[in-house]
Amino acid sequence: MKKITIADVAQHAGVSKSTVSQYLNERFDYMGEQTKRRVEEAIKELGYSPNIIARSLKQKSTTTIGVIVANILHVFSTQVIRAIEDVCNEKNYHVIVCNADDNPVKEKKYIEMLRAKQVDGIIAFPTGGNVALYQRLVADHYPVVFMDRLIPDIAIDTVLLDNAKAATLAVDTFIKRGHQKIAILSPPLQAGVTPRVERIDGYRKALQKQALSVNEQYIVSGEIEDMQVLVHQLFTLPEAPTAILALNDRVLYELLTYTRSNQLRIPEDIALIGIDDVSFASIYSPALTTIAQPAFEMGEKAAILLLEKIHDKEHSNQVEAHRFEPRLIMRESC
Amino acid sequence: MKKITIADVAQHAGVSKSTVSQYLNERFDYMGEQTKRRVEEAIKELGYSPNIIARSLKQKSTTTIGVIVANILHVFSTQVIRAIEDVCNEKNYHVIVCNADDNPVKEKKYIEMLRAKQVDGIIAFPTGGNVALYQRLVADHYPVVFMDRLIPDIAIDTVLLDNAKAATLAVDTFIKRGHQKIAILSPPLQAGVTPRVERIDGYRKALQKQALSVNEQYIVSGEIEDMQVLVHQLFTLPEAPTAILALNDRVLYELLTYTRSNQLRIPEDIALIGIDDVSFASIYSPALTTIAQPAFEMGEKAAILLLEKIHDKEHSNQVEAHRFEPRLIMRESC
DNA sequence: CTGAAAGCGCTTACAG
DNA sequence: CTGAAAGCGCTTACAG
Repeated sequence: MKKITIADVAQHAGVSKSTVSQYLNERFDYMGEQTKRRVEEAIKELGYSPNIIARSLKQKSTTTIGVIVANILHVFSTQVIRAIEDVCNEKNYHVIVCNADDNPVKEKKYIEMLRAKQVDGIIAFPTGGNVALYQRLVADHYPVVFMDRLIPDIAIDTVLLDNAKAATLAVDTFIKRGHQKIAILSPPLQAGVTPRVERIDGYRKALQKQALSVNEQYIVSGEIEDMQVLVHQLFTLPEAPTAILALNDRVLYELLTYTRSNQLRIPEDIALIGIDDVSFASIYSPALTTIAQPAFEMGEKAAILLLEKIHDKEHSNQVEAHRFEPRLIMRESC
Repeated sequence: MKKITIADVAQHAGVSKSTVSQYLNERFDYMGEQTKRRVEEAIKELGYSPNIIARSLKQKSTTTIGVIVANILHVFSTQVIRAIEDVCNEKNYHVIVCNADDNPVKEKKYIEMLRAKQVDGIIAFPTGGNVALYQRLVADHYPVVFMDRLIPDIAIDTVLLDNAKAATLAVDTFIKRGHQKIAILSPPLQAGVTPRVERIDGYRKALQKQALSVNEQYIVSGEIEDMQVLVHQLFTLPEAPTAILALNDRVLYELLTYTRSNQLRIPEDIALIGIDDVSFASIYSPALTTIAQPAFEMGEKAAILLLEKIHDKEHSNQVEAHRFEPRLIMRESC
């Protein structure tokens, strides 16, 4: 089928392309009722729909944004994406989703491709591995907002959890329940990933505030594949902990795998709190006490911030870290 | 910052735009080594990156596809999207994701918007509510592949599970374990949604094949909100079932909520199999026997099919339903 | 081997 | 109130 264009519509309606374009853009101020009707009919009859690519070229806006997540398979990312899409669709923006897999090389490729495709802005969970590129983005006044991770010295707005608060919430809850020997389980720390660093930091501070000393042996982090042996070491310590804070859903999963295969009772043998309100928290036995991140609100905020930046590029109001409050969901595992 | 264009590069290198374009498109056949080098340098120095929108306008290809899912929050959709992206990125395609929420009005809007944005093709979990539009797509030879749901009389390739097989697998497993009173729990059936219809059908056939009569009271379907009372009715039947097949993850979740709050033991009081290998299947107590869909393979297939269609539009090889094999993952709940 | 020109499908001053 | 013309940033025959 031949694509029909604005020229076809113009001819069919017996007017010029300009007039059709005016119609499409709803500039009716000076348009005769007749002309209007004729154009309207021509569009109907031909089944015309404008080529947005052509419009984009002229207008320098694609009404499309890019979202780069670490991995769309993570529930948190999925929720954030959904929220972003909801606000974008509201404004007739589209979103291109990319998985950088925490790989700076992929991240770089995506950022460059997205810019080449002229997306109007980008929301990214930054890997942290492309500082020069990030700097370039701010130098270009390109609309960007980061999620989840703070990149030092880069002037880009970031939406993230109040991670210290999340850890504090957990520690305080454990203490209130009479626990003193509280451990924390985390994915690898080497990369300086904000949520991990801040949560462990928050954990330390929370213990100190309650006048408990922090036992370095209780702070365990490592690759997911090594989790089972790490957890085992933790439980076979001379003074094993009585409570464990799982830093995220992945780690919680490993922890439950361990308690299950070793028939540990929760919370009698070991009390547990997980950050991230996993889907099965309330049907697990016992139901799992968790700390939820307001993923939807966070995604929404990121989208709103980005659209604002897109609409007034110059107004580079000072950059901020937009913190969101974690929420304790008390169930039965502690 | 001023966007630099091919004209800037041409000027900087002292050649024409055509030559730069040739360079960009790697048509080096007749290009002098010198010219080549000069262009290369100019690009480096100016930090030029081509405007893909402009190219798209000319070439009538955006190297972007659209994916319309019911809801990105569903794990199956997420996995399918991830697989699609992996194959697309391989070929430097991008994917725009949309959530139609099972709403034909939204679906229509998205399909139209995506076409207006000139995406090269669409993969959709169709709502089924826009038959005229679907017909239009095939009439236009527009590249489309459907996922998960078969739409009657629409000549569009569809990738989906062998749903009958999934049900059969479950029923046969129950029977092998000595169950005769096997129920099936499903979301609403009214819409004629393929997976639900086919799974229930498969369930009936499987029972008949084993010379068991089907008890209509054992086939329960309804809205998620009503699930608790429906399940309760099922369990308080004069002859309550001893085994239940949960049609999907949502329904399984409701079922577990019920068994948990009524302290039913699994599998002693009630045996259970769920279609969809939920994330917590192996850490649940007891570990849940499930039937997994090969979501990644399915997404991959859909993407490959679509890209094929995009690359040779004319070859409208006959349409097919591409069925994938479900896989029984035997654990402890039956 | 390289350049001038036309064109992709729109939008937007500007003239009338 | 409407149209002719230029232009967005590319690509692509075609000429030389």
